[in-house]
Amino acid sequence: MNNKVDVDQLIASQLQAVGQRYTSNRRRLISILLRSSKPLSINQILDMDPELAQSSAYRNLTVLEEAGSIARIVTSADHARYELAEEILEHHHHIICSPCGEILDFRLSDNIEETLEASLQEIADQLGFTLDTHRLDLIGTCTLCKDNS
Amino acid sequence: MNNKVDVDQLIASQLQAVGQRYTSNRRRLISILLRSSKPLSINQILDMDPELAQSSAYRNLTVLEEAGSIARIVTSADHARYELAEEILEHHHHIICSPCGEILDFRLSDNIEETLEASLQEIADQLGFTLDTHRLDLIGTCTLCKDNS
DNA sequence: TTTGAAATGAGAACGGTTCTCATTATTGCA
DNA sequence: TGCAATAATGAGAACCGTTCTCATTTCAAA
Repeated sequence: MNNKVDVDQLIASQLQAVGQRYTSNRRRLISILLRSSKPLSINQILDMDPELAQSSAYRNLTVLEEAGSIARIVTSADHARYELAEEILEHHHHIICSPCGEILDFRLSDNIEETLEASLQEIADQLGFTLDTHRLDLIGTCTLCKDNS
Repeated sequence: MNNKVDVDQLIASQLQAVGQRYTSNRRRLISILLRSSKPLSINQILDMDPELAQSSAYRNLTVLEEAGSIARIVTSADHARYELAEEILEHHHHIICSPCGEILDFRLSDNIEETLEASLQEIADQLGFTLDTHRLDLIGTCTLCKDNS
């Protein structure tokens, strides 16, 4: 799934499944996210491709989110951030710098992840919830912000 | 920490530490959160005490958050939700119903929580982050929303 | 090509939250 | 107690990230 062609084909079919086209603006958004190793805010996205109109970018990010191609990450920081969906990036978690809002991805070891997931499923069952996914975020301060304080 | 007097004393000292008073409006907010078993949105809070002014409630919730007495939970739902800080409620996690935004608290078993925390600390160290806390959310659909769909 | 439907982009509108400021309450001090 | 000085309050305005509107452009199918 790290092959750009495969990603494009997957996203094309995800969009098709919800009756949407894989237009050039949407390709540009995906291309930006594909080039980034971390979730991006709308401003970071627009900076990386100044041709993109803000309103269209927001609309297309929403379309891509509804298609299941990207994920929107909402934190207490000003802007939401966007990254490729887990179907493309593999399941992972986020470490968030609260001073600057920066987000990095990380993965748990397989056995801890599996133990955790089994436990979470059990809890959801007890509470009568149907589980879609889970989200594990570390909140702290990155090296850069630590140095600047 | 389930004793109201103890909670009041803790919060009074938390507020004092940041140069704030424990006023009657702030007591009312704490009282509402103390009576609730789950995180509340601003509207739920105002409904529970119609004497509260919205602007003051927001301001005081911010003050209480800065004092470390309450936590603000930001999700993709419209409104943020508020609950007593972990220092009062004990460490816990959230299960979120994405259709309706409702949030319930749950706890992991001690040994899973400890294993997880050790692993997270290791990851933060590797990435050069100073860790404040972590956040584990389950995303799904509650019984009520399931029935209504 | 044509033609109908979808996508685009500029700017307006929306809405949750924060800010302003005149008024009210509280604290420290004589 | 009384009196500043300072903080809290509340109504409404402002803010700003995001969504919506609508006239224009692009696209897909035949």
